[in-house]
Amino acid sequence: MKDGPDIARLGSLLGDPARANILAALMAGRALTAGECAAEAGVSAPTASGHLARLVEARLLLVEVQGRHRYYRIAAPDVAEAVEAMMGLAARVGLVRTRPGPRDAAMRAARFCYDHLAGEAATALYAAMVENGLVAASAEGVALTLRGRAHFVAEGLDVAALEARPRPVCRSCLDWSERRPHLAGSLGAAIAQLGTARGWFRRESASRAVVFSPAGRAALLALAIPQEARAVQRPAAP
Amino acid sequence: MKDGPDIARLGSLLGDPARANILAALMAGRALTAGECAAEAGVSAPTASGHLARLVEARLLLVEVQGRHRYYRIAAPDVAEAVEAMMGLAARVGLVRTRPGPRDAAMRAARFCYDHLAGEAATALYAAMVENGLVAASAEGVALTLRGRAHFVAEGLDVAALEARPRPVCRSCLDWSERRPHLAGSLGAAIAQLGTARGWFRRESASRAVVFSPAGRAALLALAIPQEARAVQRPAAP
DNA sequence: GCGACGCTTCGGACGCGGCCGAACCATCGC
DNA sequence: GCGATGGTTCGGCCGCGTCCGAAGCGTCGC
Repeated sequence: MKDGPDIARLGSLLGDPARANILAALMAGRALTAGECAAEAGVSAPTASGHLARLVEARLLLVEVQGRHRYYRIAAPDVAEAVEAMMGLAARVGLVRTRPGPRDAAMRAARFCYDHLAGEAATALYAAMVENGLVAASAEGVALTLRGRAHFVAEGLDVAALEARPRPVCRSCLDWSERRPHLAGSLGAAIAQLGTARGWFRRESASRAVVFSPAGRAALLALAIPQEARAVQRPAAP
Repeated sequence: MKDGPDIARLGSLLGDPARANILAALMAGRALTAGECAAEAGVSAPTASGHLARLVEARLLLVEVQGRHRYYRIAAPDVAEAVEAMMGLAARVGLVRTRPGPRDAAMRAARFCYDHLAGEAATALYAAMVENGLVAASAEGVALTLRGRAHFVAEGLDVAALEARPRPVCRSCLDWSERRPHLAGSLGAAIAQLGTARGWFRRESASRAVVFSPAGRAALLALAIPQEARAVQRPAAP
């Protein structure tokens, strides 16, 4: 045989649709009960239980017992990273599931992707941010512009704190439902936090779906409008 | 079902030992004939042929016909990245093959991992950089210290340019042969470029292996020694 | 040309692994 | 305590996918 890590064992672990569904559901970062995992994966409870046990044994997942519930979650960031890498690759080479229909309309509209926003609202926000010169997308990746930096500082974000962390401030993340990029990185996470704190939206309990408040969606999208332009637009609005 | 990329298809593609062996063999960057792939994978020619066809159809591999030979190679860098991510994860969670012997000594000593250095020399460099306070490793990740920043500027690296790019400057990347981290990120790439430009080492043609010049290895490792300490050490050397 | 070689396609056998129903165990509410 | 609920273990069924031998197709050497 060969030296090196047993990529095949890991691959076959991720290669089962039921397990992949479970992993994808847990990618949102929150813990799910065994029953919820079974529902996500579309298999019976016993089947899901077996899969979960294998994933835990492989140290990809962690269990936390709470009363008669068992909460499963991704064991470590590098697990999420590897799954994310595979998702990106799968999307690029065109390995997309056959029925990409809107299983859950709310999920397609807006959801959490790990710690930042995804879905239609998020891709629209990203496009508007690029359009308005707040972030610059290049072949290298995506970066905050000087204009964008000043804008988000004025919006109350501690951009300097974000820049001090090793995590990239801006990253584009391919949206699976939209097939267009949305904003990830620490800025993406900060925006998700900001919107939650200001009551624009909240996370649907035990799900990744995002529920907007009446004015929340507009408030979020307005984040992509620079102050000077907004001063002009505001009086124009009804 | 769900929306999103078909991570399960991709996973099951990588989840077969024969295919994983082929991928791992091709990770070295050079193209292999179908027969060589079969030998690497330890299966018969017909079996390997089937696997190769599936990998090509999934766009993970490319074929190049040359006379009566067929050369297969990794289709794109992101395929290698995903495989590398899986190798790192598999190594961390302890999924290692039974016989981890050094199949290719040169590859274990030093190689390119995407655009930065990996292998024994790279992990030693990383350890020394942490030891000497040039980079700081924390739970959050790894970051360049003020001291390290000044050091690399003095070494001739345009650190400000690296910081301006969206890509993280420092990232730790788990080395699959060493099981210890080495430096990735734009700084890791810049160091690899620097060493190549200064003739410390060069990339083995059509492979990921690194060939050091006579004094190259020492010169590379000296990069982790801060200037003030080096002034003391130099006269002490023979 | 003809054989040798490299590779692929075809057909059939085998085995691993996923799946569920039923039974079993643990915890919660009352 | 007692049912109800959530989760896991067991047993058996079934199907997909891997594997190889044999045969077919193309290319190279002489």
